[in-house]
Amino acid sequence: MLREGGYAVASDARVQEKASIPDIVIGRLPVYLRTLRLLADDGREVTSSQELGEHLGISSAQIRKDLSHFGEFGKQGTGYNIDFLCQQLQKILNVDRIWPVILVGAGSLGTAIANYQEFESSGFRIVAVMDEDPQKIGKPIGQGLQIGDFADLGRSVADSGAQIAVMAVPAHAAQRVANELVEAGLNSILCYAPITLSAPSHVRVEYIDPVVHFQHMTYYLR
Amino acid sequence: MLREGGYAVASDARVQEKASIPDIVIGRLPVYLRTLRLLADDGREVTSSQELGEHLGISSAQIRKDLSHFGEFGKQGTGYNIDFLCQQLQKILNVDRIWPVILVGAGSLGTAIANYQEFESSGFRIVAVMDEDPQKIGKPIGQGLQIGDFADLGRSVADSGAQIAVMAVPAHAAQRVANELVEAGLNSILCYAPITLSAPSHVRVEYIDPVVHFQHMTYYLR
DNA sequence: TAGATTGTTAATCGATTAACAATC
DNA sequence: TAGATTGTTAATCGATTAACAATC
Repeated sequence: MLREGGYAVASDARVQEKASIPDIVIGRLPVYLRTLRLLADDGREVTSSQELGEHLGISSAQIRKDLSHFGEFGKQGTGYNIDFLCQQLQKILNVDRIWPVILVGAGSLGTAIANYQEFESSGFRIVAVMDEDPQKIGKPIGQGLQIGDFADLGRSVADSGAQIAVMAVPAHAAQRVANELVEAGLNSILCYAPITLSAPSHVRVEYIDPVVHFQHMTYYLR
Repeated sequence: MLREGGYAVASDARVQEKASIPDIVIGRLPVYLRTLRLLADDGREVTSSQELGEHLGISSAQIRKDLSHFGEFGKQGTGYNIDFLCQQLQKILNVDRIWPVILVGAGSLGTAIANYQEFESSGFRIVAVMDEDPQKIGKPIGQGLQIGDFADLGRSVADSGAQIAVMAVPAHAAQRVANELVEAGLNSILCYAPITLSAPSHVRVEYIDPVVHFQHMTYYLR
């Protein structure tokens, strides 16, 4: 299966219970969660599959069906308690905790990612930023971090227990960096480089490439 | 239809001829193109659906089927000429030209986007960067650009003929900014803010949100 | 009670794949 | 010619939707 910015190589070991839930359903849950939290911020307490569907441009049936894979979270006649459903989705997605993330690449994009304040509230914390450039190593970045030497990746992984990496490196370096990440034991990679990586099947790779989105859009333009 | 970073509200007017080609197929073409160009950079001249499929982790049948919507680009027994197929895909995607793009938001992420060198070779040029912050307006950014006042959006659109915008603004400002973009006549928006925008159906919106990818990945983690 | 909305079923719709004749 | 690979068909597989009984 190919996904990009939404495409990613899927397929990996799952626990029995989860084996049958389609990956495409899992992919929508974070969007549901994000929307519910915005509603909660608005002071809303209850919503319905219809309201959610209208917000997201999808059918209410799809939302109910998606949620039904995991349990019964609503009340007939009333809808869903927003806080409760957020909590449930966070549990399902395993973001009822904070995951350490290692960022590779301290260029302009890496710096932007390191500066981004909202990861923490979503379940993620960037615990290390690494680069190969001796000019950059040692410099401060993000919230009280210092750029580390990519050669010390193994130590960073061991110290942090990170399973997830973000790659903000040039395309020509990406496969080599990815190999090192896999070697170091990471199993989840979010790749901003415009290249499809080769990785063992136990490693999940997802991609973010604005060009893919632009080119998708221009198909419909004149 | 919901897509994110791969999800996006689809559905819009298309010319007759294209009406029947699934959007999901269009979404894969940029990835094919990207891969073919990497092969070309490697000095390769010919490839096959099987080789491409192995690179991308998808079936050769899917690649052949996808391409068959647009014509016959290969030779039995030989495969595809890489340069030729690149050219064809560029035509199909309408990136055999340069599209002007307006970037809104000159924060850390906006700056990274403005600095990105590779848009031009993919069919895009950032022609204006706009922000509301008087502290930022007038400052240089990207390749010889100056941050413009978002209030002058209308003029920028008129001057450049841009149809595409990228939003790198905080979530709380995103809907307001999007409204202005639509008002100014833009019809394609790539949104980095973690929020699903409301927009008229003639406006195509796609999203990039790393948190959505992270949370998708953590579902499979322990 | 009347109205609203869930969770679920079955039908529909659409996408992917396997297979193969055509042919380079 | 023999081997390889395309483009296409038909079958399979999977996802979405409409509809509705259950029930708050």
